[in-house]
This record gives sequence, structure tokens and C-alpha cells, in this order.
Amino acid sequence: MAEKVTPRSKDYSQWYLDIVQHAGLAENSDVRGCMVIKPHGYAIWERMQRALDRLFKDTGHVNAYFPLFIPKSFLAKEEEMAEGFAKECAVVTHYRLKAEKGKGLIVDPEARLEEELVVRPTSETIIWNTYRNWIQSYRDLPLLINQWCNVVRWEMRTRLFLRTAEFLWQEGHTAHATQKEAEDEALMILMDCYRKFAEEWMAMPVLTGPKTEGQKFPGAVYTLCIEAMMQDKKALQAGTSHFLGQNFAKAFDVTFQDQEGKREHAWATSWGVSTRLVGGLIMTHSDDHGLVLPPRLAPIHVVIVPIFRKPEEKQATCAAAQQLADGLRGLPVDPWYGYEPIQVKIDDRDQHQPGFKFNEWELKGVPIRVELGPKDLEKNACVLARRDLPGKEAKLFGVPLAEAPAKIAVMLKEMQTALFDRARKFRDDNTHEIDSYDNFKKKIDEPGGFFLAHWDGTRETEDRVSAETKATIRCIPFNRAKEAGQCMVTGRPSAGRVVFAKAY
RNA sequence: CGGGGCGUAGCUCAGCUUGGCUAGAGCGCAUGGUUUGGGACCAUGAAGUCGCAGGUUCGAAUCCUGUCGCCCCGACCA
Repeated sequence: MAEKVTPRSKDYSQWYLDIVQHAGLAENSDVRGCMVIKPHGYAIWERMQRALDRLFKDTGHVNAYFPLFIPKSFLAKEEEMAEGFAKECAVVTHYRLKAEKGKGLIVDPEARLEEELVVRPTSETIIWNTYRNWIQSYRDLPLLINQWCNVVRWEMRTRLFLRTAEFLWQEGHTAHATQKEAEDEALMILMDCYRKFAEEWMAMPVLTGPKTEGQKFPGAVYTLCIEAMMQDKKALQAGTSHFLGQNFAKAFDVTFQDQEGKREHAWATSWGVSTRLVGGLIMTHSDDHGLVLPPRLAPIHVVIVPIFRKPEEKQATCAAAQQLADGLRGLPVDPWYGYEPIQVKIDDRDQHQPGFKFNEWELKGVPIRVELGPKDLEKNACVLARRDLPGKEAKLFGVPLAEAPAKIAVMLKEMQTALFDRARKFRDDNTHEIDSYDNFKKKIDEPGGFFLAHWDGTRETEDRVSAETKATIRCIPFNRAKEAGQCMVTGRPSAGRVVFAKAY
């Protein structure tokens, strides 16, 4: 058997690249650092978008669109942000090319922009500059806006989905009349949208809590995050929600009159998740056979492989497959599947043998495979295989065709739960309390994982750990035990344990 | 940006050390036939500016210089 996927145990990075390539998710483009998202990868992102968009809408947000280009002076207005993003901005300096004999196209030196434009690395500045005109009164608040777009951050080192120079994301930007309302918003987005989406749709368990001062978003008062553990036990920041205080309102002079007629600066939040989630999805569930997709995000839920050799067998099995597909599509539409009927594919290609098809659909991560051959038809039955339970042993034989649609619907839900439970067990099994820094240094690489340790709360200590071990504080979990202790590095008092890990 | 590795057909790679005649293989692809319950087989065929640009040479995939890109490690990074 020609194995296409490098086993995780042999080379985790190569395994990841193999999955991305062989499942047809994305490839590197000829533009440095920029990827082409292929149809199967984009379909997953579309399903993520749809679920997230619904969560945002259900919590009162609306979509809008702001420009790709940001005047350099806007970016400069919020000092922390300017500093944070300066090193990774693409800049537009000219607005015209010209054809020159022998040289082809050259940048027209006559066409220099009066003010250079930055390709958005994030849109707080252009949006708050716009909000100045939109916000006059407390009656204009809250303003709850999201946008789906691309952003560019000129990264030194890129990895498909996980870190690319251009990526797709959503960024929410809200304005509020009070500090409390803005803080509630940042928390609500984190817990009711991001955590909920990660756990219930992606089946990816996440820790929730604030970042440390050193890890927060430039321009934020504080940053909340969802943080997940990948199968190599490294952490992935999967989403962030920022309380921005009045920093941007002040930088862009956004004020409103409150009920007493007083002028106040508006309070802000911003929050985002990106195509990085696709990388997280891969690294949470997939195995050495290929991609494993949680049913709620799978572009195809069920593939039916009719098995035949003679034309009359093809005719019979394909007809049965069609009938089964109709049965599945005819199930009551359940928002659980992503706001549309179950997606079914019949693979009736006759240039490939069934075994080939089984492997191919496993590589692509289709949650349920139905095998339907002459022997099954004799019994009016089919064979069901769940993607996360590989091997012949796990197949369900002799499932009556009449019962298959209902059975498959149940299996999809069971698989979703099983993936989440397995991922959570993996994370919990690889999360350790630790009190000795020497011990920590020994264990951070092998076995690795999340380490719950006391920390004195200082930037210096965090930087020292980072410099000495490459591990960072991923999050100060909301649900940590109330347990005073001593910093594992300095021995100074600590209010509770934080999560140290190596991260993507 | 520093260290290392690699760029030859869509993919994986051989050939390079020691320059030479028509640049190869496997997979994939096309056509025909036999097959078909876990990656079938036979036959025929299409497909490569040897990453790019210079240079050395009678002659460069092969040697030299430069350059671009990818991968790994570091630095950097929400």
C-alpha cells in the first residue's frame, strides 16, 4: 500500500504538510508567504464562517466592510498599535505602473502617493476613524459591527493556515457607552461565540482567560483568548477578544453625549478568529490516514461507495445509493449540521476500485462512509464506517437500508461528541501541575504539554522563562483554582497557577 | 535576518563527485483491454526552458558566481 501521509510519530511538521496537501486543503502560491486555499479547504472555512456569522448575528452584531488600505497616519495615531505592527506592514507607495521599452512594467516614479497606504494588518484605526462620524449620542450606542475580510502581516516564517502573510478572518469592532458594557461584550464574545464555536463546532476544547501583559494585543487594555492543545502538545492561540478601553476613542476623538449631556469617549472592543482555525482543526483531530473532520464542519457528511463489477450490479447498487442519498437529504433540516441538509456524495466512478475510494475519502476526512455492494443489496442492507474509528473491525455490517438514514444521523452526532471527548482527554492527560522550575525545564520539551505553575505576575519572570525554555504563558485561566502559592521561578507570592506551554 | 538542507515531468526522486552523444525511474495522467468488498494489472502514449540570470568551456542538469523559492532550526511574531 502506498502511504501518502508521513506518520505523526516520525515527523509532525511533515505530517501536517502531507495532510494539507493530500486532503486538497491548500498549497503554497508563487507569492511568498501567501497560500492558495483550495476548494476543500475553502469549503471548511465557509462552514466555519457560516456558524460563526450566525453566532455573531444571534448576539446582535451586523456585518459591514471597511477599506483594505489604511493611511499611514491612521496607524500612527494609536502608539502601542503603531509600535506593535510597524515591523510587519506591507506599504503601498505608488498608484501607477508604466510600460518601459526593454524593462517591461516599472513603477512610475511620477506616481508616488502623497500619503502612503498600509495594507490593513487589522482595522481598528480605519474603523474608529469612521466611527467618529457615526457616534454622536448615547443613542448611537452600542455599535456592534463585524467584518469578514483579508489582512496582511508580513511574517518572516510562514506555515500553511497557521501563519501566512495574507489570511482571511473576521474582526468585530464594537463601541459602547460604558466600560462595563464593553468589558461584558469582550467576555461574551469569548465565551458565547468563540468558546462555543471551538467546542461545539470544531470539537476542540479550549482554555479561556486573559493573556498576560506581555502577550496582549498592541493597543488593548487586556486580551482574552481561547487556547487549544494540538496533538504535538503545543498550544495554539485560536481566537482573541480585546477590551480596548478608550484608547482608540481617544486616538480618533470619538465622543458621544450621555443622557446628562456630558461628552464621553466611547469604550471599545475588538475580536477576531482567522483561517488559522483550519490549521487548528487539522492538528486537533486528524490521524495518520488523513484528515478527520468533525461532522458539524464537514463539507460532505456522508460518502456512499457503491461496489460493483458487472453493469447490472452498477445499476442496482447505484440506484440503491441514490435512494439512500435521497433518504438522507430528506431528513428534517437540523441546524446542527450547519443550517442546511446533510451533504451526501455518491462515488460511482468506475475507474477506481472500492479500496482506493475508501482511502481517498478517509484522506479527505468525510465523517461517514457507506459501502453498498451486491452482497449488501441481497440483504437490503449496507455497511457503515465512521472516520474516527478506522479499520475493518469498527465497521457496522448489515445495517438495513431503511434504517440507515436515521442511524447515520445518530452516528454523526456520536462522532462529534467522541472527537471532543477524545481531544479533551488528550489535553487533560497532558496538562500537569508543576512547582519546580528545574523540573519544568526538564519536562517542557519531553513529555511537553501544558504546565500549570505559579507565577509572580511580572514581565521579567515571563521573559526569563521564555528566553530559557521557549515556553510562554498562554493564558491565565478563568476557572483556575483559588490557590495561593509561590512563583516557580522566583519564589515570590503568586495568586494562582497560569498555563505555560510552547506555542505555534 | 543567521545556521543547515533542497530546487530535474503534476508528485517523489535518480543522474552531478569525475562536464560529453537521445536526461531517466516510480507514482499520477491519456487511450484500449482485462479487473473491481481496503490503494488492481497489461499494452501504448503524452508530458521536463534540469528554479532563474550570468560566467568558465568546443560542450553545462553536472563546475563557478549571483539571485529567487521551499523545508527544518534559531531570531521575530496577538
